[in-house]
Amino acid sequence: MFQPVSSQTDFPAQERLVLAFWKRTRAFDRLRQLRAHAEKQFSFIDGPITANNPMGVHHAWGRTYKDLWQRFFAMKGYNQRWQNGFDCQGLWVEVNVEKDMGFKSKRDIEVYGVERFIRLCKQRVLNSAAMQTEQSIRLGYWMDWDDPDELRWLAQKIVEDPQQVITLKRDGRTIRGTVEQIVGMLGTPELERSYFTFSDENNYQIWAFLKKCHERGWIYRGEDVIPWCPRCATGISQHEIDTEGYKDREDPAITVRMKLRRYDVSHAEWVSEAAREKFERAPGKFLLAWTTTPWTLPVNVMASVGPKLRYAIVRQVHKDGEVAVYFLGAKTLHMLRGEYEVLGEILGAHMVGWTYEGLFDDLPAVIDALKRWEDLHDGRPFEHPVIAWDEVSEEEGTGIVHNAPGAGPEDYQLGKQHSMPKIAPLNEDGYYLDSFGPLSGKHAHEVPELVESLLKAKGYFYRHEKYLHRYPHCWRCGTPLVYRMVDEWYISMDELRYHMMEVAKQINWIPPFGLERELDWLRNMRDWMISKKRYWGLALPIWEYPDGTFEVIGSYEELKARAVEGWEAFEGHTPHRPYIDHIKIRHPVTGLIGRRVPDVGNPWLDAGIVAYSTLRYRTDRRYWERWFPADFITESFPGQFRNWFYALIAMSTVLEGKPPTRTILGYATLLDEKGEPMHKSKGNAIEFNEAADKAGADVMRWLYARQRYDDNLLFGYNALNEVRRQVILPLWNVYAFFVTYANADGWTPNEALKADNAAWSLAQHYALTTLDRWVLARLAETVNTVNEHLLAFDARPAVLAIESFIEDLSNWYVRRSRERFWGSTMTAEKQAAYATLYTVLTTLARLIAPIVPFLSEVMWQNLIYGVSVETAQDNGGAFSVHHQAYPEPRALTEAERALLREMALVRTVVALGHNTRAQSKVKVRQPLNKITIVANDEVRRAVLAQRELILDELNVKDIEFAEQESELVTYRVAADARKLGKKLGAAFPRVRETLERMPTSPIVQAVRAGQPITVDGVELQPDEVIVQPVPRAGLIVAGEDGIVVGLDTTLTEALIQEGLAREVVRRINDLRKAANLNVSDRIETTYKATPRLAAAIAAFADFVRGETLSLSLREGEPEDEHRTSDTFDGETLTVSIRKV
RNA sequence: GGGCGAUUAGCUCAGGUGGUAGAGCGUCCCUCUGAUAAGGGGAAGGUCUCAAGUUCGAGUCUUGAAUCGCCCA
Repeated sequence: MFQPVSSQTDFPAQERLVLAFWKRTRAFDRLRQLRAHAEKQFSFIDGPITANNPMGVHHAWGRTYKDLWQRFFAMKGYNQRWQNGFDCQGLWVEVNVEKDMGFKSKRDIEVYGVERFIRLCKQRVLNSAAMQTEQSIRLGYWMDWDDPDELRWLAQKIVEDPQQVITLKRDGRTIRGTVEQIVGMLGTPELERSYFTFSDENNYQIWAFLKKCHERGWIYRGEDVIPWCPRCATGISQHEIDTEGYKDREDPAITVRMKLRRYDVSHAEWVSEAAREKFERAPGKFLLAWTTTPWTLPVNVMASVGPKLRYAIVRQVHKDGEVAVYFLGAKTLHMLRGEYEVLGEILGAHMVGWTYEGLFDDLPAVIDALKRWEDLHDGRPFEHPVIAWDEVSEEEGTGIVHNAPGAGPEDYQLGKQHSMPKIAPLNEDGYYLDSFGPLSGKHAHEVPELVESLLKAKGYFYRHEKYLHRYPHCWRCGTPLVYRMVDEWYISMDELRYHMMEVAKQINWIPPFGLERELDWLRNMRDWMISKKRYWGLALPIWEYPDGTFEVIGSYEELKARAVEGWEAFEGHTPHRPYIDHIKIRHPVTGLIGRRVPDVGNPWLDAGIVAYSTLRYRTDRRYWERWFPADFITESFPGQFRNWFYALIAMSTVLEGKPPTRTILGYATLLDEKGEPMHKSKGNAIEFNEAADKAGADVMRWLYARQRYDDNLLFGYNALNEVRRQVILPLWNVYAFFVTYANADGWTPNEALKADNAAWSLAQHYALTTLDRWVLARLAETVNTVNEHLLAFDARPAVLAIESFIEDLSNWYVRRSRERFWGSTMTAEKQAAYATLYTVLTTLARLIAPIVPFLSEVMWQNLIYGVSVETAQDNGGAFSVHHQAYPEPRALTEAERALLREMALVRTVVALGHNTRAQSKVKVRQPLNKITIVANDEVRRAVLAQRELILDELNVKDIEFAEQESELVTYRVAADARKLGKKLGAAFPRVRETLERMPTSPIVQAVRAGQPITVDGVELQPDEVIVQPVPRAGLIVAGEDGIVVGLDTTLTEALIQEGLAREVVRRINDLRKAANLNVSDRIETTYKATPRLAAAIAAFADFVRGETLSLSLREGEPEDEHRTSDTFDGETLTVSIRKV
């Protein structure tokens, strides 16, 4: 017996029962044991999820793929590592801890204490990891998970007292250490389970990588002007800002007038001689320059013009009577305020070399900088020059750009080219340094008014306005960035990028455009900035000496050997700040003492190293060789070309020159149902927990798995509901149908049927019908398709094939087989039906297991062990569906292929038959005499083979074939454009028109006879003409693809009586249902009917009794209980039933 | 500013090598029903973004434009 299955199941609740079953039976551990010694292995490396917040539905998308292929290969018999990863270090964790603590700046962290701050970061990571672990388990993701409670316990301990000694148990082993040490060992061979990128091993492996880079001379300290977050007080790398940094912002834009000192207008073209004289007479001549970053004006050094642009020379008389002449782009005259007169024009190239009065040459910092420049240039006085810059445009501003090489990245490069002084105005919090006069101590974003008033006082101000533009913001805290000149650490890409491109080409990128994207990034990327002036992260293993030289330390052991100071303070701690900062080393030659640079590392180093660190590259090289490279990795595409994929490839290229993985699967972005990004603040975000509770993880997983990789996924409850209704419910209904009838019949599977390969020998043991053989062939076909595509990491076609099979199973096999299951005695045919459907369901359960692990498990436990998942137990060995072997592909026989074709034709005929029924308005319950079919020989053979099925489906008594020339159809003759268009060329339209006007009969006859016909003097071969039957108008017919079906709607008294009898049956069965009778309960039936109806019941009494399981059917006064009365087709019926 | 992609039914999308437009969802109508939170049949709905070109024939090929993505400056 099977456990009864309700068609009204709460799927999310059922999933929780499955989770409990897996937990109490340790089903995942059993799977690992079963595959532990497998020859074949599948190496998946998890891209670490940021352990900072709860998991989102977008994470669940990728995690579905990860679980799907791990389960698939496990069922295929592959051994695996099953290691999840958490990304732990970096600014995002710091920012959230700061938020929790109410910190406003780095100073707050210093005051609070770096050591305690780091503890809070670790705590946050461990707590987030615990939550994400629970959510992943809820998704059905099988991994070697940590116990979430243990993680939370460690989180608690790490803030309480990291030096407390604790013990953890693993498989009977005891691991002992301080809390800090234990946390630093998470994911290593001792503790196993999820890896954490803050582990000692991960950090030291990065050290080894950086050391190797240094040995090749690729690590350098560079000065550059970079985007800088004044709140986080750190540089934001190019990788980060490009991804999601830009937001609209309204800024004050200021136009300044720079007073010319030296100029030469000999190349100018004047409007008139008078204009030229006006120019000469004007007391002040100015360049107009426009900027949206007024805070950079105090460190202005030069101005640039487009050498190919034309500049207007205009004269204005201001309200105070001042007469001034301005130079500005000829297309930017709208920037002027008030009336003006154009005096002439001059080419930008002819302005190069002019000089102007510095805007803030009186500030101490500027005086100092210019003095230093003069000292370096033999005492030559500095003059602010006009230079040429091709990037200058007239689209915004005045066509003249003010340049501050200490405060803008392009300006910095220009300044370098022209050997200009570079003046950096801001400290790391975004405030002006001392020696900036009235500006000192003011924040960059609060000085526009002050700058404006200072400019006014000097006579350099022209106008201001508000300006809306895209401005870079900190991707973590949202603060508008500034540009700051700083020293950062870089890995040079000059040489590495080409090696990386070679490595990237060896990887199978899905979808294929991934490779192009990655190569594009590699071609264009600048050197890799690896430093961040923060606290929580990889301690960069760079020690600097007072003379500016530096060394990179490659390991714990090397550091210990080189340490001359501070080792006691560090020993026993993880390699993080502040302990690591105590260590000093001595230069072997100069004897100078080196200190560690205070910077921490770019977090993508942490994630990029995992193909080495988690595979024990440093500690167990044979293990690494076994599992490297990965067979498969997958993450969302956006961002990863420059982040994880990039870092993985970079580090693997440096360490081994090999690809870290064979296949990279990338997928697009998850959006809401309207196609908009999900944001908590917008209220359109769906929490993972909420979706899992409402829709169920299986439904979510199906939606994810059927998504096209390169399309954005529009995620929402409508989409989920569609999956549930179209896939999950039909499958569940078939399963429920099977269980209900098998139980009613007391049918149970024998051991051979339970065995995996039973499907292929069924025919030898059971009297299979055509329909049975058909559904088994469809199943085999589906198994083949699914295997093929899953092996190629292409989930969608596999999922669609299963959907199509479920549709066929539900709407054809089961629907057409129902009556076989209804029969009251166990016939051989019925045995065959059970055996077939049982085999289909057990095979299907295994086939869909990687996609919907819960549903498949529920079916499996009941179908194999006859238990509900609530009470299911460890039955020894491979007790879970996920322990089974995946259904293997096999070649279909010729007979099977023919059967599939035949059934497809039959279904077309049936669809057409339903169509004629609908047109005729004669409902299907009313039997009719016959249908007439016009079709070719192949269709005729198919129809004859499936004659009974068609009769029953369409409720007709007979099928008749009409001759081709019949009253049902006429013919349409058309030219085959594909063939004749090429052959006839320009003559084709004329021939076609003539052909279609000719009488059809002779042409049809000729084509049938295989004879050529002549049209317009052109001889056409039979295969160049298309003959299509067309239903004759006025008849009830339906046609498609050369098949035409006509319906004979003549009603005889016998047919009418039969139709009435069916109406009676339906009403009695409605009563049975209303009375909550079991499908096998027998009843006694009493009825009263109008005479014509009574005659019909009498004539079809056996039929009525059989269909309603009535032991007796008698005319009389119906009883009060279970009674109904109804009028139909002009007849009235009152009927009652009673359970026997 | 450069590169790539897209633009087809109300919505989401299919449409090798040119031959007279399809699916799912939604809407409406009909129908079946002991799988019933299902099932079946049908209808309406499209100047295939626009323009020019090649061709007997263009959703499909070429060029240009517009709009929208993504990537890079």
